[in-house]
Amino acid sequence: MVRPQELSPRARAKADQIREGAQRVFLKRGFAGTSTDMIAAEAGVSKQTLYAYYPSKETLLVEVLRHLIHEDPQNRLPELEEMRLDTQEGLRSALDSLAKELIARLMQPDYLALIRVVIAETPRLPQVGYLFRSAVPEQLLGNVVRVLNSARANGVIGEINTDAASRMFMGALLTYAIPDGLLVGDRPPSPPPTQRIEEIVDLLMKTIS
Amino acid sequence: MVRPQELSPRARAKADQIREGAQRVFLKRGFAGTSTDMIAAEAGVSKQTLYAYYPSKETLLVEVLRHLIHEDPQNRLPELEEMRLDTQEGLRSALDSLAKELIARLMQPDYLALIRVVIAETPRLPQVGYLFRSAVPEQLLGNVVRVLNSARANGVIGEINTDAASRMFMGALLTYAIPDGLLVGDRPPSPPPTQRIEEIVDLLMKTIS
DNA sequence: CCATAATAGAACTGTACTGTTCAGTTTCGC
DNA sequence: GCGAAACTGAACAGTACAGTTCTATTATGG
Repeated sequence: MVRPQELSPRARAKADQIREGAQRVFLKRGFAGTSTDMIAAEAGVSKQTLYAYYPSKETLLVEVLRHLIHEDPQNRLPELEEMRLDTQEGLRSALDSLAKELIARLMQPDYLALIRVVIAETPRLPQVGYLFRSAVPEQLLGNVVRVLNSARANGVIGEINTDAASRMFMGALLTYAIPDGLLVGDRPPSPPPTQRIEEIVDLLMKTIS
Repeated sequence: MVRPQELSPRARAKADQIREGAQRVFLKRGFAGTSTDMIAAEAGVSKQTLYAYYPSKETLLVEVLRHLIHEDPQNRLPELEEMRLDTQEGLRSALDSLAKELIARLMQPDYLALIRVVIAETPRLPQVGYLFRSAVPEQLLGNVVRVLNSARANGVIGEINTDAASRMFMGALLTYAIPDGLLVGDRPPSPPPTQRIEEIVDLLMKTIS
């Protein structure tokens, strides 16, 4: 069922076209709110073709989410390779830009829609929950822990619990993203002003120094 | 539509009976996964009676959520009145028990189910999102801010940004509750060991001292 | 004990949706 | 250009479900 290597380029393109159409509708209306007729229309494809590529609406949702989570470059986690973590100011600036980048992505309507669908469908499709969990929160936390460990190894910060500190940092951002993004249904999400984010970074720096 | 004051005790009881049955089914199967036949059967009531009290399935969901969020004593936020916030140890113990209490409630299957339904239905029923937001995260954050402000006024902690500190505290707990609760669909949620929670409290104490 | 209101049970309407099928058309490799 | 494969559009089968309506039964209050 649409494993890349076993498809001709033409078939690959059709499968992508269908998946992209499905993605637009799923993210706008959720799984239950989307019919296969809508998907076919949005993808510009007949329902017969849709079912030739994907055996069910559920499979199609899993493919959409798998692609969004694992392959869509727009959802790639911010990279931190080039950061200079050998001074306090380098670390602060790394955390600051990471936080701002994260909030910006997290509060995109499409990303919030993805999270909503994942959370809503996890009881029925547990694999979707694991997929998302291993691709996003675990990677993010791991990244921050690595940054802090590296700064600690460089003697930039004290001997603190880097796991707990990472959770405080990431979690504080969630306290903005959840109420002002996920729990707002009739207006666009309202990201916090950069000053709020800088307060978090400041306090974290104070914590770990 | 079931405003308490305009109902006889008998009618009030029936309305509650229906709402309680609906709650069980909605929390177990979500909104889309629940039929009005299921609700009527679960509540031990005919569909005719159901529609005599609630004009639609959607209304019934809103009533269920409103009750869970605003009136169900099981979902009341932990109280902090009696805490002694005039010493470091008092503050630590207050934060410690608050965190443990919160994690325990947050990771109950029924509470996770409530959150899932709220998040899933917020785009279609924005009032549900606002209801939850104002009843839970805002209250919780406000409570923690008040605790910290009071401790700061008592000279127990330094001149720190109590809003940012509260967000770090609450948020860190979310980094456990979301991946190990909301994003797990086929197993019971796995709360973190108390040691993890104490690490958060320790680091927060370090931050604010 | 009776008149009235509340409820049960069950059938029914209309709609919407998933997945299939079929007849005809387009596209592609060669 | 031709034969095969891919595709369209539309209809269709089967199911599920929200909400209504009917008739019969049960509880309630005076």
